[in-house]
Amino acid sequence: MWPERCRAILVSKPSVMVIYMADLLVWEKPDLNTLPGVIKKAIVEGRAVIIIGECSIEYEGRSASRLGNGERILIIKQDGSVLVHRPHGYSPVNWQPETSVIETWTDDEGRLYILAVREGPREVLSIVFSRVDLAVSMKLSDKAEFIMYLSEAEIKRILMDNPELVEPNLRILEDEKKLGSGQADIYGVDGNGRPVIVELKRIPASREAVFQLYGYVKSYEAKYGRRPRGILVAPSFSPSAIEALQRLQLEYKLIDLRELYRLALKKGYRKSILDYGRKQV
Amino acid sequence: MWPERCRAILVSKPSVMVIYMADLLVWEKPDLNTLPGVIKKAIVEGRAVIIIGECSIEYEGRSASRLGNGERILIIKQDGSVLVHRPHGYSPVNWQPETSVIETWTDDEGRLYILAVREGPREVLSIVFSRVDLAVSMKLSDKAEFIMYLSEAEIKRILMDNPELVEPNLRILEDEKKLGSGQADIYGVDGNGRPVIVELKRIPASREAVFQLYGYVKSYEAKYGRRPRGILVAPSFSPSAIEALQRLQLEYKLIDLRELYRLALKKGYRKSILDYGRKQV
DNA sequence: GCCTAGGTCCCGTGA
DNA sequence: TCACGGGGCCTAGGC
Repeated sequence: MWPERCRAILVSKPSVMVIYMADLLVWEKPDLNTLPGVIKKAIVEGRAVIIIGECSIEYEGRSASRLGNGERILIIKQDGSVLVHRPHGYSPVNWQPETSVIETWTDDEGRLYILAVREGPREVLSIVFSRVDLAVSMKLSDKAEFIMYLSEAEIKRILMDNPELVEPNLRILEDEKKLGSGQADIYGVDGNGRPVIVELKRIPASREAVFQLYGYVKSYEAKYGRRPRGILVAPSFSPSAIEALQRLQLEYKLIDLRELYRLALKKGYRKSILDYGRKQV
Repeated sequence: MWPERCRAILVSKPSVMVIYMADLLVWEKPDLNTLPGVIKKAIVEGRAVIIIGECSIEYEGRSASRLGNGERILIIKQDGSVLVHRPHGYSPVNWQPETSVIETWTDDEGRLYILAVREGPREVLSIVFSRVDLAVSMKLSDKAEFIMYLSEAEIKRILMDNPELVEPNLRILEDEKKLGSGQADIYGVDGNGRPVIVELKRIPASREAVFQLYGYVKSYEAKYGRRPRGILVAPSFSPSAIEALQRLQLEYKLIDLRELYRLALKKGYRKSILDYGRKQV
């Protein structure tokens, strides 16, 4: 194997290959004809590839798009995900999610073609590089667990453990109760024995959330012959949400996430929440 | 300025800086202490930065997350967008959309800190590199226009020019008719003079789309005192969508996008569609 | 700033 | 495979 951090001239100048770790290779100003081999080898070996250079792009699939020449960053990940980034913005201008099949070759004029193909539905992403300034191939090792706090699931857990935060005397009966083709976040009964369906949002609730709740209420009614109360629980509500709630005779309840967490902590709520609380201090 | 493609040892080995174009700089195994300067300079000069190495990440904002050590790809774009990619998948594990404020420094132990802060709501992304294998700084030039075909807007244009594709004798009166707080895709009258509201989807229609249409129908009714017909136009419909359509007394119409384009082409539809047709040949 | 709606949304989950 | 719903969704357009 190559020694660590060694440098080696691979092809003719100015194409230079640099190896300084067993798992990171760098080509500066590579001859484009060498890149199909580099990319294929990388894919076979489960390595990711980054290519920086000038390319044009076409996409056809669920939609279709064209993009003329420009300097961009291409990432081909170990699972075949493909991303092409322009100089600005969060979103890739073109992409292919994982499970793509990658094909690559060069034409007579020395341009580098990279095709990422996906099936079901068939989608083809075609990238043509006319110039490559830098190519990197690497095997990334990343086993860390990603922990997310404050997700809707976590908030729901708190509310289920503390139903009085939604309403006094509310008794939770079911989590993710299936109703029709979807499922209601929380299902229970109020102090008067009337069924209650709760739809929870961790972000401002829009009209869509109201309709979602309404769908569950209607499904319940159709199934059990009894109209349940429907309560939308969210940190805020858009005007159209309020309007729809009233029109559809549904209720809503404001929650303050911050307060929710304080209360959860005071009650000795354990696990991930605690970590979050510690961070807050 | 540096000559093109020259190489220059910048700090002590094994930290090597390579310059081969005025607008692409590469550091291999850089001393982490040099990177805050590199990053700051890049930001000031409107350059993008890619860093490959081992890092841990924390995020707090609309949600909160933690991720332990692992090898990842960090991209800081010219507009301050930040992306951190793990070895797999389309989505960055952590990110910050544009307009972030970037802070960077190293601590006593030589670890590299990169903080991306956003306001409204306040969100903080903290990335700590314990090892960097490669850093790249570049100024990407990309002026090309991105052309998208088959968008909902484009399909709508075709339907508005060919309303008989939705229904014979349909007469279009308004595009994006404002109703309540939203707007209906298409508004017109049928052969019997009854108002028609059309909701268009270019992807399989779900229950959500039905509720969207229902909202427009109800808004119209509230405003004009007359219940309009509501037609959901889409390439397919989910079972729950069909159920909701029937329950809410709304109609639906299947469209075949491919056929739509053929027809549009035959009728001499110009502009972007034509290009798309040419590609299809 | 908020609200609305599209997106090649992606992604996990469950049937 | 499809359907359903969450997401730090992002992004564009209006107001």
